[in-house]
Amino acid sequence: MDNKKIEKISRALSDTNRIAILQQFKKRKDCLYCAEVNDLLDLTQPSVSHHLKQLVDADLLLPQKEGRNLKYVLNQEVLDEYIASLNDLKS
Amino acid sequence: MDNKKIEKISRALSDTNRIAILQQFKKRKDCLYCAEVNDLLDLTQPSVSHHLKQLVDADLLLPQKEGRNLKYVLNQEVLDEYIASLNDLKS
DNA sequence: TTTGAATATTTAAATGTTTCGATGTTTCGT
DNA sequence: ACGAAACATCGAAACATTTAAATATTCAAA
Repeated sequence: MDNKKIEKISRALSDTNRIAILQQFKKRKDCLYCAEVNDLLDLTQPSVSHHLKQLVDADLLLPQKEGRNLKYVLNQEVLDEYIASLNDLKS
Repeated sequence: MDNKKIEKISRALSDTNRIAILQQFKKRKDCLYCAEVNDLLDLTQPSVSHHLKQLVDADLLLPQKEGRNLKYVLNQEVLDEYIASLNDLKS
């Protein structure tokens, strides 16, 4: 994983709202609906949409349309690659 | 590690200059001098000082004064805690 | 003890991020 | 087809970050 990608993922993770979103994947089943995120965060719908976009743009979340609903899945592979890059910093 | 701490470390990692600093620890011995970082990055001294401060404030780097020089050591424990928090996101 | 080298701080400009209200788009029910 | 629900986008305000020039601090060495 190159440094630009590490930067992008780190930036996506640098907000407690987005961290809270990612943590919901453990509590619920393995997918999360957009509407559930709106309930979770104390923010307006456009703000939530913005945060989800950051996570999707960083490839941490994979969006799947289901009619007019939107379902997200955690991209474990990218998360693992990111973690591997961090582990690689250690000597 | 609480979410505020994860946010802070993520933000410290969300810049390619700071990522490059951390990567130098593998290439050199296990410590890095401030002056070496000035040579490494194509930035003015105050900018480098700013980036090093971000890493120190996030506890990723431990500063040690040596006369008028400043030596940094990578804080592997905090890095490990951060990685553990990320691993914890996985289901 | 003065000088100079190494690092930090301050200030300010440019740019990026977060948030919300308003509005737009898509798609499901009726 | 129409209205409403779910989500996205736009525009703007508030705030944070990045960077450099100027200046300050700290400390070793002469």
